[in-house]
Amino acid sequence: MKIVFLGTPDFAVPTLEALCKHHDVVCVYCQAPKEAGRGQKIIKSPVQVFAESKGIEVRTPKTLRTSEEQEKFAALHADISVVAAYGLILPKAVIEAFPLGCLNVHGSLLPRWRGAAPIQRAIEAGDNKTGITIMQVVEALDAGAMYKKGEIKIDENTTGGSLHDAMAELGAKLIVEVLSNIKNITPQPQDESLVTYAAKIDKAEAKIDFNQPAQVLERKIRAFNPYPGCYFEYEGERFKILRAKVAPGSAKPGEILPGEGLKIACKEGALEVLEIQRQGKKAMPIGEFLKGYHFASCL
RNA sequence: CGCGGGGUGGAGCAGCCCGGUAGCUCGUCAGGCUCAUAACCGGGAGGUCGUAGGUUCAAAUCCUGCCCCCGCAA
Repeated sequence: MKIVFLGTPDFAVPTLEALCKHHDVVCVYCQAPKEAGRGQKIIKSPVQVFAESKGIEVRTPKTLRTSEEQEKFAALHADISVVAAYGLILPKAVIEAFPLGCLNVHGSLLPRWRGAAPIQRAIEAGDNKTGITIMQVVEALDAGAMYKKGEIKIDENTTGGSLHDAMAELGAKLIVEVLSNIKNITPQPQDESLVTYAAKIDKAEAKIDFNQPAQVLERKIRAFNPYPGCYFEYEGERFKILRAKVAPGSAKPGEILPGEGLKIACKEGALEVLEIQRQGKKAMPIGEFLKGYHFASCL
């Protein structure tokens, strides 16, 4: 099939790669290169880098709302378009430009977790499974009928990063399966009564409040690892907690419990820090960190 | 030219501002204590202080270039 792909970050690359292997990707749309990282250098998106390495035409319009862009899109005369974490809302004219419409690779088991940050929100909420949904793109956000789902378990070792990577691979696999058989699949509508929304991650959420239960914090730490990373402040510095586990113990929230390692009292239970990163330093296991740094008895 | 922190025995850090004896916690080696120990005591080995220059009687420390790591912001 002739396919137009729309996607931008790492998450979208395995899908694009799989499409290239099985189909004819005629054009790739992604977000324009922008200033990013230390030094604010102009960085191309992972999708753009990959597409260019394959010699595929890349387009990076700022919006698809103009009739000019929509005409250029339609002129590609593909069979279908596939979108994965593109970053722009698609207008109707784009969604319906090709005979088979437009498919989306979404990182949750819809209708749960529509929206921007489904991967992290599933972990944070304590879900024991999540997955990928291949669905039709419609004008309403993530509301289209579903072609196929694939589940992924969430356990106590699942982090935002590990789940993201697993999702990206599963998404690539499922989109190929759906495309190979699309004319025989009747997409199922979403049950609107079960809809939840995954709000975009706000960095203010990353600051740890020890007045919350340890279990809630532990999940958030896992969900936000590696990005943006949960942290607390101590003596004007940020300390990211990259891994932690819930430990027994009770004290005033923020107090450090006596004993080996670093256990911080929360509203309910305590958080035993396993991996930490001081501002400007590398991440390290708590044991190594404590050889060179000592906290007072309370944060 | 977005802002900022850092590179010191095997690990993690202090020392740098105010140049002059290489420090701390841990590990490691052998020893001591102990019924015993990852506990305790005293001791030893192990470092071109990222790198290349400069200033100086003297540089981990001050100045400059370069390499590498990281936080913020995006």
